[in-house]
Amino acid sequence: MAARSYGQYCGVTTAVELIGERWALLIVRDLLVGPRRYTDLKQGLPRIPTNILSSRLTQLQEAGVVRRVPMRNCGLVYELTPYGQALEPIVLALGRWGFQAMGDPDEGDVVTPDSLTMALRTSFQSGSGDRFDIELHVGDVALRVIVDAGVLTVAQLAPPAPPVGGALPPGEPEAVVVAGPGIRRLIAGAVTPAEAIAQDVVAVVRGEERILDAFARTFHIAPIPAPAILESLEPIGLP
Amino acid sequence: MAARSYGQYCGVTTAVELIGERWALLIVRDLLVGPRRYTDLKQGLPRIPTNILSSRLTQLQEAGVVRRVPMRNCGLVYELTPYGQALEPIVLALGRWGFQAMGDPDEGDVVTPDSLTMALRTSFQSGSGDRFDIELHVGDVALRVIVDAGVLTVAQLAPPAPPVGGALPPGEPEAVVVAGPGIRRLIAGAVTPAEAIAQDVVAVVRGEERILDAFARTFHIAPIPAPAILESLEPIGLP
DNA sequence: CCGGATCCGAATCGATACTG
DNA sequence: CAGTATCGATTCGGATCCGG
Repeated sequence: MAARSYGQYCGVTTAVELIGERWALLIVRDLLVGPRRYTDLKQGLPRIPTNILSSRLTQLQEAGVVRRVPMRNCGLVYELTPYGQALEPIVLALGRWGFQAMGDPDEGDVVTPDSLTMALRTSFQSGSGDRFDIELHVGDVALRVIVDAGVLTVAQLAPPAPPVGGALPPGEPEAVVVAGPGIRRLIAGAVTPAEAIAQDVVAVVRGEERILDAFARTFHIAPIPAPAILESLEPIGLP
Repeated sequence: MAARSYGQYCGVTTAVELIGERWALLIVRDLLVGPRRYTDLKQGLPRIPTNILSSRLTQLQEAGVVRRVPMRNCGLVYELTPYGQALEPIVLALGRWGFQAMGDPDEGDVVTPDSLTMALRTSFQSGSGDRFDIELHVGDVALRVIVDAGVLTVAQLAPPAPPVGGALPPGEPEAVVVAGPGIRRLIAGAVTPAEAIAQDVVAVVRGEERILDAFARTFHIAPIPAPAILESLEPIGLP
């Protein structure tokens, strides 16, 4: 038994030993968007020390979560193995859970292309039946967000450079939406689309403002219900 | 922004800041079984330093995940808030995921009542339609495991002392099953119930051996499929 | 620029002892 | 029972450096 092991024969313990160390799950979060180079990961996690990134990538490889793939004439990329891909529903659920505890951003907090992409996946409701194609700006991040037939597609536009995220879909977006981090309140249902515009949480700088109705229906996180079960629960193991 | 913050405005980041520190999620795992006293938690996590347990409980309270409830004439218990309860599907999914990477136990690894209880919840397939009532022993841990009408009920029998986990169901179990940690192979489908008996992974010390068929159907974790999608994936963000 | 490796002070963790 | 206090061992964070 390793010195730093939790010392239990248990699936949760094993999982936490594989991906529970600091920064590890955030690396996985970014890799869930797509394969990334060492430098991409460093940019997507601005506060990670370079030795920690290096060390985590090694550990995640040993754990069978990540794989290192040399590219023809352009360096190498890290990508998730199928086992690592299986973390997607867990990371999305964690994002939904953490979202509920998110307040306003602290001074210096950033939004990255990968974190925003995963945030959209986190809050995506495929059943809304809506259909749209917009360009979404939050801070410096610009994404093309397309919802069609219950499928969400996100392409990263900037920064820094031209189209990232595969082939840019043809045509123009129906609307260009600029939001601050307060867009969180719209997704949480704390404001209606009309209120969000009035309060400058979101602005539709090109296209019809009604697009926000579809957006709010499609990206919505319902608050965790408070079942008040625990109030009446009798403690266990007491005489 | 706190010094140790990840510096991102993101749900996943927030979640990891709340429950990502060492030992935190294992405390949550045990509390998902039921309210626990400080000493219960310490016993359920034999390798946790007492100052870390103390510190985590404080942080989890500040995060709104855990609540401290004074009990009438018998100390106090920690229990999950509704927000903490919402972690249940995430912890179960993590347990399923980690299970796939679990090999044989290391020297000194233990199985605790709470970890085994959660492991059963992790692998429970409510759709199997089976119905049974057994006493399950793994190492020192003894549980009464009842499956009926698609509902799993687990009561902790020992150790250390008499009935824990609410009122002990009346009547006798249909079977008493004694297993080693190798029961994992049965749950993973690596052995059939008959093979599990032959290989001494599991013994039915009282009752019919066929009960293991129902057990194996009811507690089964299918391996993560390897879609081999990633093999052909083109890296993103490269010219 | 890419993909790290090295070094060092700061913060956290782990083990043990001790207390109301 | 429910924790504090202390202190050495590890890990983390920040900066710098280096070969391609």
